[in-house]
Amino acid sequence: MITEALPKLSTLADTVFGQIRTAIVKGELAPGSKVNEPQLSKQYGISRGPLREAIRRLEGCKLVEITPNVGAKVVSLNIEQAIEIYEIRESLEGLACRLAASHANAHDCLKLRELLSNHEKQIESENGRLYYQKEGDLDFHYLIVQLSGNTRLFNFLCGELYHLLRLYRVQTSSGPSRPEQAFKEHHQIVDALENKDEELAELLMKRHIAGAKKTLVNQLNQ
Amino acid sequence: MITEALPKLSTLADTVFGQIRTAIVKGELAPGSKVNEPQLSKQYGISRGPLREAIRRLEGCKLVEITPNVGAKVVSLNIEQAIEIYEIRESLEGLACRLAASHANAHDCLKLRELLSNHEKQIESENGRLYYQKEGDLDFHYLIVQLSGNTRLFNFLCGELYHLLRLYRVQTSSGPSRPEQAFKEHHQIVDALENKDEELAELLMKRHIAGAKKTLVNQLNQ
DNA sequence: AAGTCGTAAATTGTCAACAATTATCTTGAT
DNA sequence: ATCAAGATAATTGTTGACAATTTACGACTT
Repeated sequence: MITEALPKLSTLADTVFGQIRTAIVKGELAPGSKVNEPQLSKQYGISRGPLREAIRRLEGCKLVEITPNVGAKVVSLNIEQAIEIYEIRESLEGLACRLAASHANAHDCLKLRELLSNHEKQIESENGRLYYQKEGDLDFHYLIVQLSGNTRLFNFLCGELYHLLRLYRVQTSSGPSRPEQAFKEHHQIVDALENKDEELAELLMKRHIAGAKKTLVNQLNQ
Repeated sequence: MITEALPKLSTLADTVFGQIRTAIVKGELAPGSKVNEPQLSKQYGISRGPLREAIRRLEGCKLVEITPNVGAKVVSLNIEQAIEIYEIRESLEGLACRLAASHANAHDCLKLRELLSNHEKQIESENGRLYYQKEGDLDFHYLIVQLSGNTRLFNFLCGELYHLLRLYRVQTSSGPSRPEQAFKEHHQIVDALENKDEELAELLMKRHIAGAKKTLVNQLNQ
């Protein structure tokens, strides 16, 4: 029997990119904190070359901001920036939901219902409440965007914008504000998808996200 | 008199990033062509370190695609991908135009009118026709997005999506298909901005972009 | 005590060399 | 002649060292 050496699937810069990104959205690297190259290169056991490439990828995801000759720091979103993100999200997820309505079949809708019922079960159990409430919400939206069939839209929302939202949630330690209302709206959206009602699907999704945005705006004006 | 050494404004990686990006959207680096590190590092007189960082930034803008152990190549958009981009653009510029309608003042609208009249003059002169027709169109949209006041939206559209559109135009050597119609629609949009009619502004902009998208879709189905 | 200047330390930017992988070319067999 | 396998070249990935810049620290002055 021959034992093959497994081929290296990806590069150091890419793996470390993923690790640091996780650390950021989990809050292990605090928002606003400095990204110290010598420290991180020691921590992950790599040299500064690939590390700097990873940091440049993080910059592309808008998760760090680089100042020449000063270095990178983890982004810290203020409420105005969060509102900007929600404006974009409302627009694009409305689009995604409309496209999803035109493509989704019965099987896709079934998967969405299962997802929602799983989340409801997990919310009923006390301990896992906060965690699943947060991540579950994004799971639903994640799947809708996937059903849109627009790959670039998917990459932007799921590879960039959602990570920023996670970061903001960690920063303000705030979950979705109205979980029971959100579930009702999620089911309404799936109803629209089942009926292939593109206009209604878009409208409901936009209104759904506008609700969360409104909470932020009120927070700002108070 | 003291002659000060001017402080270095930016890093090598950043300047070369901009140079290569320009080369790509101008078509000097052909879509689909390989990005050769030794060659480019010689050409720009820098070492491969900062060059690789620049390439990673280009990856973030979606202008190159990197395959581990193989390298980067300039993206080549097929028509399906172009349609995906136009779907996103329609949605986001609709948003931008609505926001612009709620913020724009008389002075902003005047600037838009001046921009449009300049473009009309330049189109009347035969020789500069194609160039200004192309870039002028984006100039108008650029300014609208700026007036939206949403910085993140601006960065995404003007720092990423528009560059991809330029690339696609170079690739297919196609300008906007209906210049005279486009000008009429541009003026209609400014009318809506002057009246602070958010809904109409959004609708007109979306319809304006949907027109260009339709041309692509027809091209695909033919 | 507060502020400033100058020095030292730390960090970022850049480079060139080496290792690992991939692509190309040559050689040989069918 | 075509294809395969191996050797060779080219390219990518990674590292450590050096240069340039920024930050931190401490002595000195007011």
